Amino acid sequence: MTTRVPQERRRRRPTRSGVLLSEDLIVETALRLIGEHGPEALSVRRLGAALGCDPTALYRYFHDTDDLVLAIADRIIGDAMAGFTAGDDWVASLREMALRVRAGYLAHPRAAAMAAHRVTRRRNEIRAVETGIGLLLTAGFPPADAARLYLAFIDTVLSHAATEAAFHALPPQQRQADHRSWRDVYQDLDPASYPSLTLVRRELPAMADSSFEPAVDLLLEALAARARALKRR
Amino acid sequence: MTTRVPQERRRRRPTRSGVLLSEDLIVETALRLIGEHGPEALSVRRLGAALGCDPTALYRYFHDTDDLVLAIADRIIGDAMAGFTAGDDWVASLREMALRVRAGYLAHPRAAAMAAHRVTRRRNEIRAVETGIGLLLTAGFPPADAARLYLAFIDTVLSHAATEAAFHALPPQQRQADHRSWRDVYQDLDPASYPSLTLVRRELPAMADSSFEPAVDLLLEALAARARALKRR
DNA sequence: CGCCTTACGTCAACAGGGTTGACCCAATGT
DNA sequence: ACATTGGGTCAACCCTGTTGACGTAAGGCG
Repeated sequence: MTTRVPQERRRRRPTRSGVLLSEDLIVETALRLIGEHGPEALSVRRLGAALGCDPTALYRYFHDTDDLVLAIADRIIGDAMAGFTAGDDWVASLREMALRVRAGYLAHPRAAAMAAHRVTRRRNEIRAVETGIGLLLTAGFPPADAARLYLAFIDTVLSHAATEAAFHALPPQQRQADHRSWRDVYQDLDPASYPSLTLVRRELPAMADSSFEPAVDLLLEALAARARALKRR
Repeated sequence: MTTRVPQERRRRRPTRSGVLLSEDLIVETALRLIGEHGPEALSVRRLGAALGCDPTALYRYFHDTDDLVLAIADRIIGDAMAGFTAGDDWVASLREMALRVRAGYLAHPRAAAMAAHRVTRRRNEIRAVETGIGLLLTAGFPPADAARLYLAFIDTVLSHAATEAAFHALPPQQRQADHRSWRDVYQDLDPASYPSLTLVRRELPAMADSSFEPAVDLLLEALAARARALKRR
């Protein structure tokens, strides 16, 4: 039966190949595996092989693979937010949070692509939510607004980061083809049918660039405007 | 060997149960299957059973399941944008585009979650880009801004929709666990360590709600503000 | 110091997944 | 009417996650 992981693990038995298993070691090995051989390389059996233990030993540490994926996600969040402290400027702080999360995802693109849209319920995520909502509260938003607006903000950041990560996780061949298509496909369109595209034709190659920062900045602009409106009243 | 599907399919042999297979029929059946029996009901074997044919017959029409998924995605995009025309109000029009894309994704979450991070440079997408950039041009943005801002807008919409779809594509068990966690895990936290979360405690169950519309509205607010700033100059 | 409990690593097995190659029938163009 | 071949079928392969039984050795305790 799957057992809930206790706070302290006592009985440590070396595996057949002499390795001492631990939650951390498993997560790290999983990240390495995904990073080296792609997201589809993460399977219970392969992870067991990489760890030098029987695949089913993992079920002593995680209820199922979903539990493991959540642990991986939380590790990424933790690494990204390590050492971050909110400053006086709430807009700048939220911006840095966004950039950190994005950097964390891009550091493990393939792992992020598979874990990005989950609620981990774990320590690092909870701390990040605490920090983010705290920033919106200092901005003057009432609790209900702070919660809802933080959700809108962080979901946008996470979604964008996940999309970017997924793109970076593509094989280079496909990624380059994606880049080229903005140049090629949109090159010779009928001006009568596509007047607007023809007008901005010269700007289209820039569409291959990331829209992460422009989108975050737009969001922060809107939040700042709403905060100002609150204070005027 | 898997063969590329030709433009016209000639030899039509009725299946053992008398059904005449076709690319369209397979795509439609797949969508129906997902809609009726949940996202995880889409498998080659189940699809074969639903069609009344041998599962491997599908490989005469699609190279692999990925190919099938892309065909499904193309259908979703077409359905979502069918009949849409931009109106006079550019903000309202962009908003409707966003809601349509999202509705299309949510109608077929599993398929959307699988194909969301891919780019299909096909006619429907090109027309959507034409429409969107056209709207920003009528808003008064110069071409370079229109292109960049449209990218920020549509990437946010697509990323959000993909995230929502991915969530809906989760097995019900995990989905419910994600929902519950906002109530359970975040409810009894140490007030000293998590003061902000404690303050907004009563609002947290709402975090399970979608942030799609709040996020889109924030973006549109920022865009409208920038457009106004342009006109003042 | 040595017993007892039990955590946990191991093993075998099952159900379900995608995909392939061989087989063969019948729909089609000539 | 015949030869061609598209395409439906079948058996098989290897992958996957997960479970239950089993036994060994680690650690607490007398």
